[in-house]
Amino acid sequence: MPAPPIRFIAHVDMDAFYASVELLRYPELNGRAVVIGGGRRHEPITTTDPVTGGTVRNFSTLRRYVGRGVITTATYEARAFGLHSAMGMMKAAQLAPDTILLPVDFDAYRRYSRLFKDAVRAIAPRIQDNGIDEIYVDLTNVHPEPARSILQEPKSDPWERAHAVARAIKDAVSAATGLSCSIGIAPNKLLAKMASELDKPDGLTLLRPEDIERRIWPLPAHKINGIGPKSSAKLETLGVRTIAELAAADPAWLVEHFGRAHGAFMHDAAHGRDDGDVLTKMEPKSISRELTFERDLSPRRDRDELTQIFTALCTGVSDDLKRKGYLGKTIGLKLRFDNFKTVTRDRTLDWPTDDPQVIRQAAGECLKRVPLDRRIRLLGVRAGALFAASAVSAGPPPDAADSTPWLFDQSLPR
DNA sequence: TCTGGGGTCCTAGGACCC
DNA sequence: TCTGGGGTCCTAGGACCC
Repeated sequence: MPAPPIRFIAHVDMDAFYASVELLRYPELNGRAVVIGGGRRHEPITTTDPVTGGTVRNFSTLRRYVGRGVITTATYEARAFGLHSAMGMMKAAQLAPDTILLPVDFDAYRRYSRLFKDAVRAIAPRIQDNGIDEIYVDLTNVHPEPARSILQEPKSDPWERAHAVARAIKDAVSAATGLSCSIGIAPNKLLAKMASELDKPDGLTLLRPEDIERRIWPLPAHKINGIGPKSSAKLETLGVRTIAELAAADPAWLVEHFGRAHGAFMHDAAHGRDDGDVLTKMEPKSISRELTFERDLSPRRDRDELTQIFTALCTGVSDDLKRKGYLGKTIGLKLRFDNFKTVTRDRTLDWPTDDPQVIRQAAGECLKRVPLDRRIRLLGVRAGALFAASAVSAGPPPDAADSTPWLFDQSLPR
């Protein structure tokens, strides 16, 4: 079999995305330690300066924060204090109480997300969404704008060509949003993602196969996308710290300790191998809503409040299904108790639905199968086994003999 | 000072079918 | 009578990602 031609994949990652969007709105916070997170109670309060008549904004700080929120994004100045995303804000307040706290504004981030993705798409149309603030871009057959000056030679080296396209992407993103991004270019998504991390923020990094040993192998194993805290802790107890050490490990030994898929993945990843395509369209697999309460609720004493929240979550899932045009055949319930133990229950229906009452009924059946002997901190409702609403008839036929929904187009995802 | 909300993928056992 | 083997679906839990 002939070797597949080399691909040029870019990973475009917006720098400190949520925080950077907020700084566009509040430029006076540039250079300050700022974190985004928590509820709506932390909007800055705008007043008028009695002397100058100018507008003065009063920002909340972490100092007086009380609650269960976590940081979603920290500016680089805040990161210097050890603050980072997913850190509890109570803990962050201990470390850096004077850090400015801003509430999340997902609508704004979604707007900027669309702007930056559209700007990239205009240059390179084959992009894969990877969350609100990052994408993979296939640059393999993308050429830079024709040279504007006769002094500029057309690029013959494909790496130089990809570099020029990435440069154009950075400029276009900046022009469209006023925000900076970091781009990594490599022969596959795995390496492109790692490359984009290497020179953050505002980086542009080429990672050729021959660079892997020098730039990737010295990194700790958890820098590989897919090796998280559990795997990296286990690797460490097995004497594997760096990606180089992981690459040197016997693949059979990795499979023995981490299972077939994960063990094989680790070995391939350490060698920079990944043949995953840039997926330009992806169907959702599940749609869910969940809520962590401000205080743990007792199943008995707070029954009414829990019931109300439960119903609202089901309505929310129903709304999301309808808005996105899907029906779910499996309804799931998620409970987290005060000791952080999490349980889930599923119920597969005979017919996919987006009806809030059907969802509520199915989730209620799931709830009956959970022993409620502790206080509850989180409740969640999920719809899985999604069908495109357009492909499923409006309801079960009255004499539905089996449980297979009628699909107008049987090729759609089940 | 306990740890958000929205997702994806994998594993493993049991049911059920051929 | 001592028991197979593959495939798919369902369920529960867990790791991981942004």
